[in-house]
Amino acid sequence: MNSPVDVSCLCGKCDSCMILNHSLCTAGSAEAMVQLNRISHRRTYPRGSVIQAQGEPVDLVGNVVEGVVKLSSMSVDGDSHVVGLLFPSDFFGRLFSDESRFSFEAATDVTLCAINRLALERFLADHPVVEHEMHKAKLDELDAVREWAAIINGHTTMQRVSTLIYVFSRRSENQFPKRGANEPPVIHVPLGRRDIADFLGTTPETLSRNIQTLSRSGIIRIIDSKHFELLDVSELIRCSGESREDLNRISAI
Amino acid sequence: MNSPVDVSCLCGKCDSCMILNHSLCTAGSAEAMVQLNRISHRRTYPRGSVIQAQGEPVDLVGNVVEGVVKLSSMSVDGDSHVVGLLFPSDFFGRLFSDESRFSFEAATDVTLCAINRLALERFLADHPVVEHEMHKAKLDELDAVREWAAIINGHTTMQRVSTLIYVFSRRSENQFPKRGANEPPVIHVPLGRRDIADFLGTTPETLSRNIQTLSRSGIIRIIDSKHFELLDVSELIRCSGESREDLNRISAI
DNA sequence: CGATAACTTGATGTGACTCAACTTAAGTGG
DNA sequence: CCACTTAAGTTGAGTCACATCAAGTTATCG
Repeated sequence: MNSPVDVSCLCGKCDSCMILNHSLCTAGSAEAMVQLNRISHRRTYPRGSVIQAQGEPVDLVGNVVEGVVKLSSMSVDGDSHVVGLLFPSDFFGRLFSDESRFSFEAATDVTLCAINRLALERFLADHPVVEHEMHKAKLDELDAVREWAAIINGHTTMQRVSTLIYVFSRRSENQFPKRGANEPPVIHVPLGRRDIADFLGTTPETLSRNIQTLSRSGIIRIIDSKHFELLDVSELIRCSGESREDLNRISAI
Repeated sequence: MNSPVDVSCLCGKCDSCMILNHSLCTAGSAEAMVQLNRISHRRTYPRGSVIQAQGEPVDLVGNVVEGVVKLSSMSVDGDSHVVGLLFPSDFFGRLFSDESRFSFEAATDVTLCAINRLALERFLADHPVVEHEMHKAKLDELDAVREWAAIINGHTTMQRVSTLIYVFSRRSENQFPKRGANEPPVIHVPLGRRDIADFLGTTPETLSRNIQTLSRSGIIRIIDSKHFELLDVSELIRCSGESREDLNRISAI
């Protein structure tokens, strides 16, 4: 694991714990934040562990503080599909439902700021302003998921791969700050090839070929299977087939 | 157009207009409902018309009362992708955002129960219980969209086609009630082949071939391009590759 | 250091897209 | 109401991107 992303909320009220969202800190009262902090707690999960299994009762919700959580759906015939990725500052868990339709797994070592689901629900009932902020965040998430679905749908594998690598590059941004000014930025790839492949609706083989092609074209340099150097952003964007602004919108999968 | 679905809320408070959701009627107070009814109004749109263009300011939101609305995303290079379908009782529009990231188009002749966006937002600010209900509904929708994305992803075209036809069959259920007891149910297909094709991430040609195959297998009978008879539900489910319960969950795309 | 898993590369087959012709349906104006 | 026009849908032939199968290579871990 590399230097952890600093996800602490800048408003200072909720210091290191930032349940829900940045924007939330400005919305909730100081009193509310203190109350939230009292009932939340940190938990860590090793890579590969299941935070919340599909179909099981939901008792924990919260924020990802460090690491990446993958959201996957297991079908009857055994094969699972990754339907989403949660990065630091993203909310995880399912409010207002007794069981989760997806499973949450730690794609890397993960630190969560967790809170009992029912406790948070009670809190929200008393603080409609905070629920309003969460509601807005979910609407944004819904848009992002739909936009992502549109990309997965009508594009070639190469375009999907390029798009995802771009998203990873944005998510890695403040993660390797100690690079020289004109050194190319490092992209952290938080998932294994298999998970990426089925998130993109392809196979590890095809994915690998596309990554190698990007490398041969001089767009990225492969440091190791989980770290690339980004040599040519605009070419990467061209390969993705999206406009830069669309890509930036999506970066919150 | 066939006999319209009865979407009036059974609680009786909000008579024919059912802004937001069934469940909402039980959540809001009578006074609240009266207020909502006062500021909402019906609008109709002919097939093919654009209710809300992508990127334009959002000033109307509400419920679909009759017909089907398609939610599509237009990419820079001109081709549009259908990312969702809204059926009677579904909420349309984007709250809390100045512009819409998708366009809403009438896939059939459509009747909406519309309300000024800002007016509804003000209303929700005064009625947190109602916003809570909307929030819950959006969480369900998000789950459904993710589940749908997983299906589009890892399945063959035939499986996707079968899945969608099953969804259509469920949505058509109370729509042709005058059929004899052991007459096969009629499926209403509310979209053209092109729209269906790109909702499923395929082409009209491939879609057509798959439909013809289902017909030749005796699973459906094609009445005309917008109406099928469902002859063998369990075979259709088998072709979809999903369990019946999963399919039923998805029926709210 | 050996074993197991993750990743890459190669060879081959096929599902689905593309291009193109044809058929049927839906409008439109005389 | 019917010829004409245009769009929507179906069918066919050829091609290609991608999945599959299989082998090799590099990481990871006890």
